[in-house]
Amino acid sequence: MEPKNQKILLVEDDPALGYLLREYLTMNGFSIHLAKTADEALRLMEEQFFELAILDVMLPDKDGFELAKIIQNKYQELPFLFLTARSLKIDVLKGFSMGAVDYLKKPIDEEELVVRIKALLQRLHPSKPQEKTTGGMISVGTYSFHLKNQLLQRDGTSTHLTKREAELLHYLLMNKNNLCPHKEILNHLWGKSDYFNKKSLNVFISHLRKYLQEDPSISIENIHRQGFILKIEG
Amino acid sequence: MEPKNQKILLVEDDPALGYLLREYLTMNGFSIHLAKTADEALRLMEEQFFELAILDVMLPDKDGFELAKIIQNKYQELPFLFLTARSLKIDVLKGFSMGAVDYLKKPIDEEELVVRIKALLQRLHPSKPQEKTTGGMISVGTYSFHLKNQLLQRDGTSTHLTKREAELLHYLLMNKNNLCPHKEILNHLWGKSDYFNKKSLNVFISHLRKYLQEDPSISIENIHRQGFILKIEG
DNA sequence: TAAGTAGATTAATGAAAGGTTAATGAAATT
DNA sequence: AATTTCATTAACCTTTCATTAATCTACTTA
Repeated sequence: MEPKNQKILLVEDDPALGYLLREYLTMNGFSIHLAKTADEALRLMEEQFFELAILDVMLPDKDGFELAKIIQNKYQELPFLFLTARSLKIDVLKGFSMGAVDYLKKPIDEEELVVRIKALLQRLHPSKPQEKTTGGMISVGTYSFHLKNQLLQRDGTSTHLTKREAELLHYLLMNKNNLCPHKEILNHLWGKSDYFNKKSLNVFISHLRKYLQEDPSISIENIHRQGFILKIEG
Repeated sequence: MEPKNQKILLVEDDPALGYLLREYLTMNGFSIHLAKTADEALRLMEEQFFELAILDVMLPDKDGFELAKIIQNKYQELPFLFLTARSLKIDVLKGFSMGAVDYLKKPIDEEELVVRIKALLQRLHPSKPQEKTTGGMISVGTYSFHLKNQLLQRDGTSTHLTKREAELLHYLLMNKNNLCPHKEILNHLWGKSDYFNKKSLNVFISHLRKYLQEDPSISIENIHRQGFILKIEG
């Protein structure tokens, strides 16, 4: 049901621990991307979307806290947790005050780590109440959109949307009347953001515009170099 | 600033630990209500609202997990965390799978407990939902400026600003009624300050003046050889 | 008040981004 | 094996917008 294989960015310079954790987390259904330095981590974040970042506090190039600060500013959405060898209270305090969602002391108990990650991700993605109550039926102006069946209906007629079309429409609807930056759309739907995705995105936007053209109160507007807004008047 | 003295229900049968934690948490600005049994805890929950419940896993009358299950059913909103002496992995797993927000092993480090509680409560009460939905709606005289959507609205009409226009307006607004030196504007928006930037800046100032001309109480004034001031009267 | 510099405004330019339709080819379905 | 479906890529055209230029106006100071 859930879209499993959630992507996690693991930033750990110690090869032994890094590989061990990757192995273990992979076995538990996560897709682990290992970065050995803060810079490498930042590069990966530029081009991909992660559900969670696991940061070692001690890194060769940058302090883990420093990296966290950058994440806080640049990728507000991305939750992160710390791993640390030092059990100094000042560190724990610093970690949480910076917005960490959890803080684990080494030696890491892999099993507990997995459990905590699962609990975290579950808590961070509370299922949308709207979907629950309406069974996935969302109104879009004079249309109604059935997410699960990928069906867009108006009057008597109904159009079947492809998977990508439906995902995109859903994402735009979740952010109705608000700018959805290219990057965020691409990361959510494709898991990464590059030139070719962006081209694809344009094609799907074009499709959606065509499907939704019967209702003039609906429009998908482009904000140059930023993203799209699905506007619904009234 | 924060609405302090948040009420926490502490369910702990060991008097030594119970009093110690109460003392410590009280010192840190929480209002602690101590229950020695699950039944007592349930009674307290009947009549009061708590922000958080801290549950010892081992209790004289009921299992802590059992109590958690009741909370889950009856007080869905109430987040809870476990304290445990047993460090069995099965317990940790059980705890999280039941929806615990955290899980701490004894011996409890009081200082860390406080930090974790504070972080938890902060995360559970997303500080300013308004900002999230409005994405930073700023009033400019009789206009309102939606930073994220780069939209400038007045009455029913709305004007779409380009990225640079929006950035500039935002910068001027941040320094409302204060002189913004050329150099600082240029460095902030362009990252450098030279002859050509300055020419560009003039163009954008001109654009903004045009957009804002409907409200005579707004003006962008030039201070010769120094910079600009966005003045808003009233 | 005349010269020189700074600022304002409008228009021209060109590169980059966006929009649309069609072609392609991989994967699923028949 | 043939057909259908659909995401991706390509091709081509249009739009957007920061910059630059051109021209005019205002300020400063000698």
